[in-house]
Amino acid sequence: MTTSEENYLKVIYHLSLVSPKGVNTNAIAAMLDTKASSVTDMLKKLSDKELVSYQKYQGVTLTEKGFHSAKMIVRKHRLWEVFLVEKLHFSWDEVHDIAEELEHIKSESLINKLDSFLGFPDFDPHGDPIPNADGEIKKVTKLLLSEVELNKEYRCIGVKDSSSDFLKYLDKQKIALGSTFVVKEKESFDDTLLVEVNSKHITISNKIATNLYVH
Amino acid sequence: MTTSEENYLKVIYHLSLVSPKGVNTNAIAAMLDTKASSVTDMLKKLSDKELVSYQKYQGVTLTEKGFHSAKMIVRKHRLWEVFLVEKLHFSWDEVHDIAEELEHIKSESLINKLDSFLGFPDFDPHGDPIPNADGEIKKVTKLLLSEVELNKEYRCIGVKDSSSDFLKYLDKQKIALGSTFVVKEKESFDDTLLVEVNSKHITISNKIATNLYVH
DNA sequence: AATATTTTATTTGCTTTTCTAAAAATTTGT
DNA sequence: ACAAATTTTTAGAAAAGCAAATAAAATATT
Repeated sequence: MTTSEENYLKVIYHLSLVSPKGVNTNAIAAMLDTKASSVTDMLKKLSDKELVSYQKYQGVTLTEKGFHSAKMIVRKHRLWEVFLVEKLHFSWDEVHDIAEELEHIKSESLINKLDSFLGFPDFDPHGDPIPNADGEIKKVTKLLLSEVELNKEYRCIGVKDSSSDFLKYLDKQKIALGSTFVVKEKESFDDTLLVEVNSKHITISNKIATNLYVH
Repeated sequence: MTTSEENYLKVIYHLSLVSPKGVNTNAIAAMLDTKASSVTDMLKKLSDKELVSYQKYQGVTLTEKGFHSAKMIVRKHRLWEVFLVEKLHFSWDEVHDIAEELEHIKSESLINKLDSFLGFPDFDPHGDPIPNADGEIKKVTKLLLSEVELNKEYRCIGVKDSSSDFLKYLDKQKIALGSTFVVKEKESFDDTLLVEVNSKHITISNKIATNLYVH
């Protein structure tokens, strides 16, 4: 499979999770920063290879085979992200683009040895689950920080928004994967939270709280 | 720079070490398993980018800029090989093809952090020197095992032949980078050596001995 | 030394892959 | 049903490659 095909599959996979009955050509084009006409071309090619089922004008879905391939690409991407953050000490917001390249390295033994080297992690540094070698995905009930009960302890397991700005804000506040939160007070007027993080009290806006997953 | 351009540069670099006055089109084609006509095309392109100096029918040499780029590619390749062998426990003979892909990942901070993670190694698992971030290369006087004095201790620092068969033979004999050798006897008839390796005595043929670098 | 032959390198024309702009076709929303 | 939005088709671009024809250089022969 070419790098380009893999990128299409991965994007279709992510979009399928939101619109399982069929992914639009334009949505794919927007994600890949390309043109709808290019997408149509590629969909035909992927359809010929039986990785997607595609009828023109009707959107596209992954076949069983395509779904598995997509999960393997996601697996590689997320394992490399763990490597970059945990071993090479990159910060959250720097790893995506590099992992985007690394995910296309073609070697099954490489990725399985990397998995083992990293201790078979279940989640990546953004809190997203890492499919195992068989494509199975661990599910965890994720709560938004904005939804939790007062005075209970929660652990940060990921982010909803993974934009660079947001991740940089978190770094500045010393909030990382695994940070523990206890919400002490909730301001009913604007839903601002008073939160204890790393044994310090900080104020967290509703916008931030609706983008942090905890458990 | 594209992957293809990088591969050409790297091959020209390696061939330059042997024929510094100009590398042949056909030699490049043979190394890259492609056709001479494709090479001519690419040489024009690299020449336009001032990475090589090229006059038709006269062979090609690297410019200062091309030489530096080539060393950076070699640097990446060899650092990834160290990673694969030391951290992921691949064997000598398995790493080349994977490193061939990894060397094209474009991120300077990635490779410098990897270098640091690996402890700034000077040599790769085959004993070849790793250029540092400035392109400087550590030189070591390499001796062939066939040339050493009797009853002196030497350490294995690399191989001359890096074919899969030879590397597998070494694995079987438990000879690795860093193994210490003491040549006890040399059979004058066929130059077979009686060598103490890892405190065991083994017989090593002249063919093997002329492909092992020691120091 | 001059010519013929072989080897090496380049040019030409064409293929495949991915992408694009513009035109045409289809579906959707009101 | 018709305008708007979406999608596909068409025609053509750039990158990398190849086969066959041609050109230049190197080597052998007389």
